[in-house]
Amino acid sequence: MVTTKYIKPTESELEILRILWERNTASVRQVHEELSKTKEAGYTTTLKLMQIMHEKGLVGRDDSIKTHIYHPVVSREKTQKHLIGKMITNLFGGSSTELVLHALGNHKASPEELEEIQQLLNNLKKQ
Amino acid sequence: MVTTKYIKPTESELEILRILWERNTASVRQVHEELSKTKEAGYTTTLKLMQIMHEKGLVGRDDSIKTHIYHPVVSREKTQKHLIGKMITNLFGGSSTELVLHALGNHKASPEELEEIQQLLNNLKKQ
DNA sequence: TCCCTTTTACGAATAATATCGTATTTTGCT
DNA sequence: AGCAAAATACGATATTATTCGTAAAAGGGA
Repeated sequence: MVTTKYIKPTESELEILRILWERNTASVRQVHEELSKTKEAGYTTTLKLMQIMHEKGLVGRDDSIKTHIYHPVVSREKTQKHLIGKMITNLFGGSSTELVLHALGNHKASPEELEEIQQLLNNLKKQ
Repeated sequence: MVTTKYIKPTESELEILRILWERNTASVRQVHEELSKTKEAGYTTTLKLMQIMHEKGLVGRDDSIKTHIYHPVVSREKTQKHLIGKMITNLFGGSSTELVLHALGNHKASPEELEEIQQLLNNLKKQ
């Protein structure tokens, strides 16, 4: 059995992963374009970052063509889980409820979303 | 008007803040002791970190006595807000609801906590 | 084929974090 | 006062992350 160690993406890597998770695949140029909307950085910087991420195994790529096409390898799910865990521990003294209350309190959710949360809540209550 | 720039604590600094938020005040020794439970590091490393945090203004200290007593300056609230924001953007594609669902799904909450969330949910629904 | 554009490769500089060794200071105790 | 223990100060090094310049490679037309 091969157990792969969890690799924690850095801040910058997370920004790139966000884009790849959204699009599934993207070239360096596309990622860079998207990134430029919120961040200042040269093209080769983005390129280098993505190459490093490739080495680390955070992303895969199809390099059979000139313009390499990248895709995420680590799942958003797993990454979320790890980061939420850390956040709950360090920031919310171990209480996931606190996190929920904060997330709900500080950001607006639509009626549909509230309903969705209600559903989950009902399920949890039943047990 | 004096606007103080938000200083983002590093990972290690956050671990120390966690302890200070919990205890309100603590000496380097106490923080180090607590930290050692989950982490490997020399005493002077912890000391240095806390000194840097002091320079940055993340913590304050009473150094009128031999053993300096530190306390948090940045509020847990504000730090939570910033970090949650980033998390929602990068990890949950902007949806706070997703974060809530994940936090609720992956960690168990007591009936009391569920009730607390229900209360908040009711309030939000009313509007 | 020959250029022009786009892209990748890669090394190196810089910056940010974390770690630790050693010297100095402080204070309590005998 | 003199010593030992505990704490701080601080510089140096190590480690990790970020940024970028430059060169080489790959295509795509004219």
